[in-house]
Amino acid sequence: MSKVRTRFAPSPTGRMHVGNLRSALYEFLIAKHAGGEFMLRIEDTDQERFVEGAVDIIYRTMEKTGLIHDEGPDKDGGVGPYIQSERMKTGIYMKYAKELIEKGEAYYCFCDKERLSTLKSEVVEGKEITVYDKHCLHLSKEEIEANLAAGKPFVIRQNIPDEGTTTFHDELYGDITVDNAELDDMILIKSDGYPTYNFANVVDDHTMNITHVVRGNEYLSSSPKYQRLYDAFGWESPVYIHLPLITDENHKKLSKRSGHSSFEDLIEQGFLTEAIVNYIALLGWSPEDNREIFTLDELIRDFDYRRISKSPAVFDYVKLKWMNGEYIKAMDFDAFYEMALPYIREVITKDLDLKKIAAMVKTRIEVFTDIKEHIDFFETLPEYDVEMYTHKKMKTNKQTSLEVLTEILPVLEAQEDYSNDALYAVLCKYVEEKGVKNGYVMWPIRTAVSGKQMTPGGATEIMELLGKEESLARIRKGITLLSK
RNA sequence: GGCUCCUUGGUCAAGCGGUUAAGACAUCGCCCUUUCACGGCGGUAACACGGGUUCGAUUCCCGUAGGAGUCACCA
Repeated sequence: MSKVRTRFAPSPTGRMHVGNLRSALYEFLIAKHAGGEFMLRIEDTDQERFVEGAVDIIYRTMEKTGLIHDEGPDKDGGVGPYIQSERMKTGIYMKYAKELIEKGEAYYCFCDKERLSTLKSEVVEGKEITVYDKHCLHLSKEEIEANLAAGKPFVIRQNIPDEGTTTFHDELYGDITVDNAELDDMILIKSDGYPTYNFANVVDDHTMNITHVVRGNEYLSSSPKYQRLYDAFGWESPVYIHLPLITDENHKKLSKRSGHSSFEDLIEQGFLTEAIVNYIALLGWSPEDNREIFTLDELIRDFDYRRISKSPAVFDYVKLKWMNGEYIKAMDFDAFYEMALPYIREVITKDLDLKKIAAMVKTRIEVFTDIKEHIDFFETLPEYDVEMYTHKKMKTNKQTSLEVLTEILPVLEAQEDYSNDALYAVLCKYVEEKGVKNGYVMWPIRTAVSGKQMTPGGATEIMELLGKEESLARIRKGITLLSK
């Protein structure tokens, strides 16, 4: 058996959709698990949709996620060009299209938009559905020659018989058979001379020796047409693996509207690359054991494509966040600090110990963008409601808080050492003398010093960071508020 | 609407004829605690429905229902 070769064939139309990224990941994993090769091909046959810079996004994302291709536009493996617009210049698509015409499997079509619009059509769910009537199939050789000679625009269509059925085999879904009458005579070559995706894809996969065609489920229903193309050429069919769809919470195909449909969206929202890759690997695939945290290498080792599921999977943002939190907790502190720093600096301009702040926040966040809301009070004491001093479990209320703060203020004024340990010792001593619970004292202090219901770190940790002067100022403010 | 695919808790999912139907996220409760979080322990919660096949169906077959995808000179 020949070496497994898969390919990722994105269109440069913008950001990297997570569905595409998962396809790339699975294509990569299938190849690498088998010791095969993974190729990158750029499908830019639609000049209208081409987005400047989109090719760079593809390269960048592939590199960042570790999906390193063995061959591609930047790594010649001998079957290039790897960009379809460049491939077109070699005349390859027209050559093969003409071969099909010779065989009667395709034909020239000169119908213009006007004629096409007169065809019988039906509107279903806002979409207009027309079936081509094979009008140009019946053109005589002379008519075709004349039209061509006159420079009349044309497309080349696949000729699919009205009778019979077509069957193709998918590794996951098994044999799928459809009536040929259901298949439209799709366009192979557009009037601008570019091939359509449908045609270029088949020609390229074959001429670039792709053994496993791995792609999204949305291609399942057009696969019979591709199969007919392979058959018409007399080419051996590749192994087909159609991947289950990734949907939003409404079970619809994940779209831009969801706000987190692309890799770049997720990065902006504070997710780690490794967590994203790990999570999407598990959307539609599961390992033999119960493990959920995987490095890319571990995925390569364990990825058995026969365990890919057939039903669509909902993209669960909440679970992704959980997984990202796991990755953050497991991160080396220095690496974490480096990544967290920009987010910390966004809110903290004062001269505070940012490392300590980072450490406080590390086990409390799921995404980096969470940092801000955890630490903003360090910068400025927020306006807060005095009702916050009342806490049932701590057995505190405004009255007891005022008392505690008033009593503790001189102690804290006299205190020189504002380290966490020293402050904690001092407060504990007070707690003991007073014969109350820890929280009875800690709660009002923490509240005064933070102005928040919840904070990373306790009262003394916050005071250590804030320093004596600021801590005392905030406690005095608390006393003033409580005295009103 | 035609065609195709799919159907285990709210979500991801294990299961591949006989199980008390795993696990994870979420949710709820308890413990820990200098608040919250982390961590620990525990709880609630599922085989869409109807027929077969079989000694026995979540598992195999056929229907029904529901959902999704697709039906472009887009990929």
